[in-house]
Amino acid sequence: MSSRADAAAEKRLKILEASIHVFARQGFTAGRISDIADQAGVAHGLVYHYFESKEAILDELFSERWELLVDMIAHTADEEIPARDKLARVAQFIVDSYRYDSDLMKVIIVEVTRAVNTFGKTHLEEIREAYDLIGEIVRRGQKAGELRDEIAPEYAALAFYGATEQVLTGWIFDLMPSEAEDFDRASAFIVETVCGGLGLPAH
Amino acid sequence: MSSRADAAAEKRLKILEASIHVFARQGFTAGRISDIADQAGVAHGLVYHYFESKEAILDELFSERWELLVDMIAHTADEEIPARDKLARVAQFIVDSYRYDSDLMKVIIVEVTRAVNTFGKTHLEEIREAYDLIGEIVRRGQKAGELRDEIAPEYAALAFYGATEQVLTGWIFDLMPSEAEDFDRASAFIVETVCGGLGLPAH
Amino acid sequence: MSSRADAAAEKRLKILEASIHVFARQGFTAGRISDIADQAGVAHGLVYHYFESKEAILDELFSERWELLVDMIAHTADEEIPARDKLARVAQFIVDSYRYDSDLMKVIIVEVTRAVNTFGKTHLEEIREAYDLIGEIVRRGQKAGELRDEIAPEYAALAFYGATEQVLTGWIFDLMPSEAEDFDRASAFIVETVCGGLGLPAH
Amino acid sequence: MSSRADAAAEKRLKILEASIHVFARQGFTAGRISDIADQAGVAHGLVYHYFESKEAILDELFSERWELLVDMIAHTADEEIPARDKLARVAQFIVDSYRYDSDLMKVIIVEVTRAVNTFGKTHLEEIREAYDLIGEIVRRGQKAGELRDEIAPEYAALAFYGATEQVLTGWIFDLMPSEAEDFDRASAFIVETVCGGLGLPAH
DNA sequence: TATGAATGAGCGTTCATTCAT
DNA sequence: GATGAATGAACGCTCATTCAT
Repeated sequence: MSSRADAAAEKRLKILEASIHVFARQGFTAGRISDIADQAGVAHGLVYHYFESKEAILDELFSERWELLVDMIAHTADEEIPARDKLARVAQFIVDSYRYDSDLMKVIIVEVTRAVNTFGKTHLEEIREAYDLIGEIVRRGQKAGELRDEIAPEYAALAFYGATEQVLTGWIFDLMPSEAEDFDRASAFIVETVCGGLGLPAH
Repeated sequence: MSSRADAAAEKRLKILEASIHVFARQGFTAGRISDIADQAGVAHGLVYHYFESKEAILDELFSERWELLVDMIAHTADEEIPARDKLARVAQFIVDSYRYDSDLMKVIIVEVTRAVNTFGKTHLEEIREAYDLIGEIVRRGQKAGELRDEIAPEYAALAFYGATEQVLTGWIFDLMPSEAEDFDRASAFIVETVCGGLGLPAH
Repeated sequence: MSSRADAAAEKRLKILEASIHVFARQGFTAGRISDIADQAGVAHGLVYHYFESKEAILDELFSERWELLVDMIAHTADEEIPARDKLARVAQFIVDSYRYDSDLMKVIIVEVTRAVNTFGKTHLEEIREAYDLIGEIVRRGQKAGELRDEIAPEYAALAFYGATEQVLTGWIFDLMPSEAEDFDRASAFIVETVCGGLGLPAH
Repeated sequence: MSSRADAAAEKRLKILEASIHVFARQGFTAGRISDIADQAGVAHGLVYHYFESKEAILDELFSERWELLVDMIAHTADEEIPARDKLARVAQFIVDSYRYDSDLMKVIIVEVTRAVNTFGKTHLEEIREAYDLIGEIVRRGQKAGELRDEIAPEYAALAFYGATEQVLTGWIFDLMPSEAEDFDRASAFIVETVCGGLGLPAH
């Protein structure tokens, strides 16, 4: 009995997994339900047994993962560590997300986070939440005197997130090397850039 | 004769113009050739008289504009001004591009610069060129002792461009206010963040 | 043992009952097996344990009820009462069928009796039998000198049945009020019209 | 130029014509767009050039023809002839509609007039209009002392229309012979039945 | 140049039916 | 008997592209 339910849940996961790879390789629009079904080794009808529609799959893919990110940021924001370390952890989390699940992060970035006309619209609130939480980290850092308060937290959040996402984009587009060591250094670099700045200390 | 040629060129421009708005509003995939033709006030068959395909339109839209950006960066890189001012000019150019032609920039960012599976692939070299030139600005700034050389120029370019594009994305997604004053301040803010850093000077 | 058989028979009935409502509300084509199963409170696989196919359900629904009608007409035709009274009883039976089981009659009329391309074809003989028996009533009435013999019995049967079914259709389409009193008067009216005629007696 | 437009209009008509035959033979649900296209000798995409959807085709088929009927009844109702003759003309018109365009009338009756769950709902008002106008003929006949006023006009209209439609149904189902002479006699019979009544004059 | 009728590949989705458990 | 996961045929519809005029 349990084996039946397990087998079913397994198929569902296989479909989700297949979707990640199909969407990553072909994009949401070009990725066909039949491709997903083929890759998952099931009949295409089964996809509709587990999901409302093709869109629903991407929605779930995004939301599930994004929630992890948001929770992580929220949790980090509340920790008793310097703001800079908080940002480092967030950057690390995003980098690791890509490092260990690059297809999923590719899908999330390409098909949702940057897709104003389609899924970005749908998940705007979730996206905003992440930005807001990053902004909150900055705000607290400024209040604590750890960060310069010349820069509006909202903008700082955009810059931080934008820089981070762009690094991932560099990997996705294969514009930058993505070896283990690159992943290792990435978050430190991001924080060094965004917190330390490109300019000389004495400005 | 000339007037005929002019009239033809005018129609071509109208189609291009219409494409910008259609792609900005509906996205490349959802934007139909017939929508473009309607908006341009021509029969949809005519679109194929002036353009090879739907893709060709976007290609032209992107390349024409992106070339301006690349030229601008290249030219700026060669000027005899501080690296920080160079970056400020580049940011300003990008911000102004959006300010005065938001639909086109929206299309470029959403449909090309961030679309790995489709147009990003096609225009990868052009995109890379821009990154490289920004990296070059940083490299020279470091050589001249104007910028810290702890940060690899390639990464710095990504961070700078990423932050800038994210600000535009904030406007596109309507996550950030985009009044005249916001445009006015934006590039200064970007440079302040990326060059000055979020952290305190005394790091 | 018996209780098990009873339980099974009960489920079968529940499915049949559910089918009536689903087909009445959504029609045969739009009514899904899963809707029926849901309404019956069983798994949809079970429907196929009791019935060959979706069509088989409708077939049974129709045939069972239609047989009652045919038997009733046959029995009435043999009674020793005036032809007009016979027709009145038939009309009354049909009206009551609708009155007390409107969904089933709706299904029978809409999905079978009037569906030439689908079920009408399948049940043509059963339908014809009813017409023939009504024709027989008329024929005997004419022979007995109770009815005018200017009108061919076959046509008379069509007219009588058509008028009756149309009244039901009026109710089904909600074109006519269907209160208790409307049901009370309906058969009398039908007979009055079809037997008495719309014209003045002195024709 | 005109020939282009003519050719186009011709194709549209061919599609409409093909739809009639396909819907008559297979029914609306089973009749595929590709069947229609095949029968019309065009690509299936062209069907959508001329019609919004499969439903829109049936809608047009019905409404165009039904309007003729409604106009005819309205016009007839206003004539200065006996009510019985008015009804005879209406019956004749319906019979002739079937006689000369049996597939279209079959479609109208089977797929619309009797299809509560689908198109009947959509065209309820148009259907009601016809009933109302027939009722009006009866009402005026009663007022003029030509018809008995024991029978409510609304019911009389239902009975008259029901009897007529049932005769057509008899032909459609091939339950009744449909030779030239049958068509010739049909309307006279219908009126004789509904106006004269089945019963003896001296009732 | 310009039109828009015509084509047809392509895909998401539905749902009756089957069958292992 | 009972469940519901799994299958896959089937079809409506879209839209980029072509081409006769």
